Amino acid sequence: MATERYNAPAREKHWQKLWEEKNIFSASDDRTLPKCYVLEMFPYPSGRIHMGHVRNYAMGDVFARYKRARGFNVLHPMGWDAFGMPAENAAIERKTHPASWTYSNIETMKGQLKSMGLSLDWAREIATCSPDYYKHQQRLFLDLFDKGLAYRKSSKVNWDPVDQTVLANEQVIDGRGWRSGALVEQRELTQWFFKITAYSDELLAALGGLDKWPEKVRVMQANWIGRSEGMLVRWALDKKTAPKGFSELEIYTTRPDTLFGASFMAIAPDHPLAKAAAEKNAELASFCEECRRMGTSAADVETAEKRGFDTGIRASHPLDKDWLLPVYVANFVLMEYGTGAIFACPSGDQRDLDFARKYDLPVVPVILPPGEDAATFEIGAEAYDASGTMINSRFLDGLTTQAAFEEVAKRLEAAKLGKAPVGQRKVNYRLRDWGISRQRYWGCPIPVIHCEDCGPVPVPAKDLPVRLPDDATFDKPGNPLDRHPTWKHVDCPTCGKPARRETDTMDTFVDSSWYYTRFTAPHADVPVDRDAASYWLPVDQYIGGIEHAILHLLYSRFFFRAISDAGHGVNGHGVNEGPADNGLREPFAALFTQGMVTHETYKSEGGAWLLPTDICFEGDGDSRRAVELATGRPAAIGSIEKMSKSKKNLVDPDDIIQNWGADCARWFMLSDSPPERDVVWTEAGIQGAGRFIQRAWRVVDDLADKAAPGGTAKPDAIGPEAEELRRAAHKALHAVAQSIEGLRFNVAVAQIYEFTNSLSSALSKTGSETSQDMAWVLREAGELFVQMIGPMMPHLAEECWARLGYNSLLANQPWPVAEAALLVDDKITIAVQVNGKRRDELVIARDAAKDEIEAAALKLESVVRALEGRSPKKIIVVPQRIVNVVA
RNA sequence: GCGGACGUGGUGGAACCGGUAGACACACAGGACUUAAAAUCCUGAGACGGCAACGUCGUGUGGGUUCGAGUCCCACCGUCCGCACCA
Repeated sequence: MATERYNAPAREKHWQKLWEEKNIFSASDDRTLPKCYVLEMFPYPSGRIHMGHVRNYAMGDVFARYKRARGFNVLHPMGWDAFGMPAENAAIERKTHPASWTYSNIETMKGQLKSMGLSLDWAREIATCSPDYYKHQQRLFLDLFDKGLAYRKSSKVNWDPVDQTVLANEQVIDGRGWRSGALVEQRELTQWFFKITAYSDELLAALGGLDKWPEKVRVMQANWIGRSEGMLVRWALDKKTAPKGFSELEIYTTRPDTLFGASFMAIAPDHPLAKAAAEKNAELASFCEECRRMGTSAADVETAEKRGFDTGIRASHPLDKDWLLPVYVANFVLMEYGTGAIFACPSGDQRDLDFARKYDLPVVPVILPPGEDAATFEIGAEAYDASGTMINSRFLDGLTTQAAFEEVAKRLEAAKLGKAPVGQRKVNYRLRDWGISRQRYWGCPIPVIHCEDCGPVPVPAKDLPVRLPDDATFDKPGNPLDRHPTWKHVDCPTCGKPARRETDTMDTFVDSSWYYTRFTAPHADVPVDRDAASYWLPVDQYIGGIEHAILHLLYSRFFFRAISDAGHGVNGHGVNEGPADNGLREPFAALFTQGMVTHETYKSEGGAWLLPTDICFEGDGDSRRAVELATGRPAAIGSIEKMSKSKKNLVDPDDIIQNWGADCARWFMLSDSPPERDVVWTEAGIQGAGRFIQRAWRVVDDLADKAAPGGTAKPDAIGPEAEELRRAAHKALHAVAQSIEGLRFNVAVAQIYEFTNSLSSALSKTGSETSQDMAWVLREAGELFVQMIGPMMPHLAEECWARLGYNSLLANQPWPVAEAALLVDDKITIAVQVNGKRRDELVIARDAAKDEIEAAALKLESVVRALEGRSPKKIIVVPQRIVNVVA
């Protein structure tokens, strides 16, 4: 029969309609079934999907479809991270409402996702901007508030002057807002915080159990939490020099062992002692002011000189009260870390050393590096911060650094003189509480009412949700909720007096910190349906971008624990449970971070960025040149970069899907590059994928004519050629399954290519008269082939399945079982080496004995030649692997 | 500065637990089919030498362990990413 080209775009619509009609991708409520929860990070509805989404969702879909075929009850939902700044910016620029902008984007993007043929359960769709969602989030907030896990405090915050809102520490990258890129300013504001620091220890310790998370992400989170073990040490202040009311200075150190190397004290410019001292010292006051003005960006910090100012205050050494040290205000000491005060040991810390050299302060070496002589050892330009033997340290001399730490700790702890302990062991974290107040409209309202008499009062549960007013205005900068004429004016729920609504909304990262839980019962009238969540959670495979390594993933790990402890706990079923057996603690059992989609960049002669669709190419290979279509002038081909609007190196998934089909886009995104690495989008790549689709179709089309009808009994005898094809099919099936399990999609693709080669070469050897055994094997191999491509190219697979004569949907077929006997060969090829160099290979029975292999190897002509008459000293035989003749 | 990852043909990459390096694909070259093109099919190819059989070299560099190293260990070079005045 004449082979027609497979018309992907047309046929894909057909199959998508059928899947939807039969509703086959909805997760079952039957909780006796083995479950698998597959989740890709839900998108922000920015307007249109981009290639990064295609890659992310293609991967998740392969996994979900595969697991479904393997008999799991799969939950594979999709939703929208729908609150956020761009909606408000659009409202300002285009005079639309954030809600209508957002919902219209959702509509568009949902259509695009549907055109990808994803096996999603759309009945569970959620949008975080819907009151149906955020009312539950408000309830969670109130439960956290009740437990003291949400609280208000005044503090210095990161203020983004462009977005006109506060940012969390995690959202400041290199001193700039993560979204706006504006230089962040410091402001003192009263804000709502989540007490993530209450979980520092647990969040850190539990990283060790996340063995299906990338090492990189675990390390990044561990560094972010930043645990250090040290001591709080109290230094008495010299009465004569200290300001009134200050009798001691508490410092934090991780190196109490170096206490005898102390040469000065340093405090942050915002330290209360510094402020007190500055009151009577104008010069000091202006120095502190200067420090505050100094930028906190990476570049500023890098270049900033270590500077200090002697306050005149003297502190007495905790191990020798007659030893007085000067107290400096120093620009490198941070109020936010530890106690905002340090003791400096210049010989053991580079910063302290630089400072000491500058201000001519003593540098006393206290640690002798291994192999150095105490008589000659000196500190030059570099401090020594590693371990060694204690010197110049009185009673510590001769001890190791570790022993000295313990000795000092013991002495300080024992010296509990007076009211307060002088020394105390302390674990310190870099992690700080999560500031969630945002001075924006398009976010989840914080359900609190401020009353002059009663303070912050929770909105009663019956009054939830606190809805955003529809009639806000966006024509002026600042918070539309705050300037709304009526919205914030309410009566106090407790005393009834006129009061004021909280006008801040929650950070949108709160929305995404529990959406995965909501998916398990998206219509429940409580935030978390315990039964549903206990069945479905944890997420078995989470897939998303590395950019969320800290932000979203750390927040989610915290928030899940916090709401669990606030009464929304989930059964752990013995997995990932907390220390006190208090249910599930980790929401994501396995995490996969996929790489970015990149593309060449192009510039016109004038230096403007050009879209790939604005240019055409002349020549190929090394002589390939780009020409700007509009002008006919040559265009410059630039570096390969992440696809972005600013560099215009975008390829629109819609164009690709319409021209090539979703399967083609999916297949290309899955081929070649390992999923965790960046992939370069190329025209050649998409063409290659398109070619393969046609080839696969031709193979199945041809095969369908030659294969035995479905249901034909297996012939008694199968000839060697048919047997070979059978083996290839079952091996490929097994290998593809293994690769998908390991999310090694590029390898699975290669294995499918390889099997396609076997299949088409077997077909080309088969004439019009197909032998009975070959016909039967062709059917089997054809079916397996279609099964293999099913998770990756589901539409084409359905088309092929139908071509093989089936009326059923392939998507409903179970994954076939590979026959174990076909996976191992009777005869295998092993390499033969002489002195470690490969000289030949040997085909021998798989279970051949060692001496049999040895004898066969020694008989090989190439081995005899390589031995050059020498007799073997030793022969290493590893059955099924290798023979190495050592002469 | 600290931490992490990576380095394999012209290109993307494969190689399970230390056992035939370069699977598979892209690009390239030659051939078949065609009036022609496209599409498709076949063939070739790590480098160097050789008509060939074959030989030598070869996984960033230098060393080491081993019968055997892309894989393990040490040092160095390079690229990418994260954090960064954290006491």
